[in-house]
Amino acid sequence: MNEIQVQELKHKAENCNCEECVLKHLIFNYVPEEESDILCSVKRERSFKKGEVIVRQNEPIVDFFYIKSGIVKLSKVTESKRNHIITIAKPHDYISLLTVFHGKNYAYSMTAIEYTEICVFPLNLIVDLAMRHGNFGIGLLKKSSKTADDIIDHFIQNNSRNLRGRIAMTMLDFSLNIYKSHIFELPVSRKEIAELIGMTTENVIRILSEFRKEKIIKINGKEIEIIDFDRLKMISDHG
Amino acid sequence: MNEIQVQELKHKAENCNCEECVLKHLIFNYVPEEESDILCSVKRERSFKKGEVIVRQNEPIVDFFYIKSGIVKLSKVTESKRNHIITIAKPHDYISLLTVFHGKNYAYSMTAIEYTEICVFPLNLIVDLAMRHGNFGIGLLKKSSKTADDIIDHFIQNNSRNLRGRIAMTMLDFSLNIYKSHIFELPVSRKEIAELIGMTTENVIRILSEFRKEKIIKINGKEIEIIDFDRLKMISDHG
DNA sequence: CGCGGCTTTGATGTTCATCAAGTAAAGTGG
DNA sequence: CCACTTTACTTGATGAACATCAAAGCCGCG
Repeated sequence: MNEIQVQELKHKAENCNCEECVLKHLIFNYVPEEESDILCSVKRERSFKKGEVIVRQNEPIVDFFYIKSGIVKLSKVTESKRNHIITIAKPHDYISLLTVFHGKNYAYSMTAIEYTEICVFPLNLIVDLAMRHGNFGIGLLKKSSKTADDIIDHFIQNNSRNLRGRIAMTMLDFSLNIYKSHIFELPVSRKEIAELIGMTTENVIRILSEFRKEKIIKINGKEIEIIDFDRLKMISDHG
Repeated sequence: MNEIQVQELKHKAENCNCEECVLKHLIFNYVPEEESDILCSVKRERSFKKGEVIVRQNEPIVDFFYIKSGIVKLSKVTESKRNHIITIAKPHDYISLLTVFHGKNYAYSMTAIEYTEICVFPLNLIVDLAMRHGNFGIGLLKKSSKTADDIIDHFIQNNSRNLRGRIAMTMLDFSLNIYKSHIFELPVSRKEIAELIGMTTENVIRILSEFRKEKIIKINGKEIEIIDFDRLKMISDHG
């Protein structure tokens, strides 16, 4: 890279609105500023409407993704053609950490379930940076490890609950972790909830209706309002 | 570290029987020999009898483990006091990669389910090495990523099968991946199988008996012989 | 030898998936 | 913009899959 190109990149980097980006913070702490500026300037930003696919399972891995804003679902189709949602990720989650470092192809599809902005980096640049700055690699390792443990924990939590418990857990998750509000618009269909927690669509609907009749939540289409938080917590914690 | 100490360590390293160690190979490819020798010489080897606990959930993380020989179960107790087995690991699996880089305490218990030899390294030495040699960090990242994806995949596979399918899958797993033989000694109790694939002990027993009556397997206590491999595969793949 | 944990089988009831059928909502093409 | 199709949502009825409870035999261990 010649001097002029470097200057150009640095200029681009200055206009780079990445202040809130955890990835940049991660990099900043460990990598000399020149390098992180270059990374920042190489970055592409892409936006996706609700429902648009960001990457498709089995496509070759070329990019490293980072959610700047929005909500994304990570899903996988098994040989038996059933679709499974692995997790629902919010901004600053490192969902792309899951397969990118060991596989050739994406193991999961990523789909925007709300309007979503993604930062895209060529994966080899990220790897190269981690090679040359061990600190950064350790940072990625930590994030990756945390992401995986959270997903595993979710599976265990889910599997040890009956259907009412699962729905309660899911509603609490949306309320507390994703929207941080007792009233929110479900970004997913009933069918997708079923795919996330391993039950049938009919039963998702049935149990949401039960909760409505029991005055635990209010339902208005996709809008959910949690009325009896304690009750919901009790059902989630079991039983 | 003075010159004499380094010499001593190098000497120890030469007596270090790590030729088959994937970890060492991983390190060798990326780290100058002096360093890997030091690591090797710092290593402690410990052996565990069947049933002995290697590390306990919630204990503070100090060491990095590597299975040299034997079989180990990774398990976790939830708040509801139920025990869940996350995975069963064989030699050269990087099970300890799961939490060690982001948590303060072990998220899972590790228990030897056969006579097991473990190589133990101080975690901070591993981290230090990864800091200074990005390649090694990337290697860990790849292994960690693979381990997590495998576990996630196992959960999905498991959850999309009925009980007969789960038992069939588990028997095939022991046969093909762990013992590489159509006849083997189960290293786990029926109860532990139940904890691994999320069903009751009674049903594990019941379905194993069914398979016996249907002449798919022979059972002699803990000894399992697979007779009708194709049938078992069919049940696993569904039916 | 007796106690606790593991194994086994049977009986019973609950939970949940499946099937069916209908309404509502949302996209599609003329 | 309206008929048409498709997809999402909803409720009920039914049966199958599975957990739970109970009882008894077995084995290892102090």
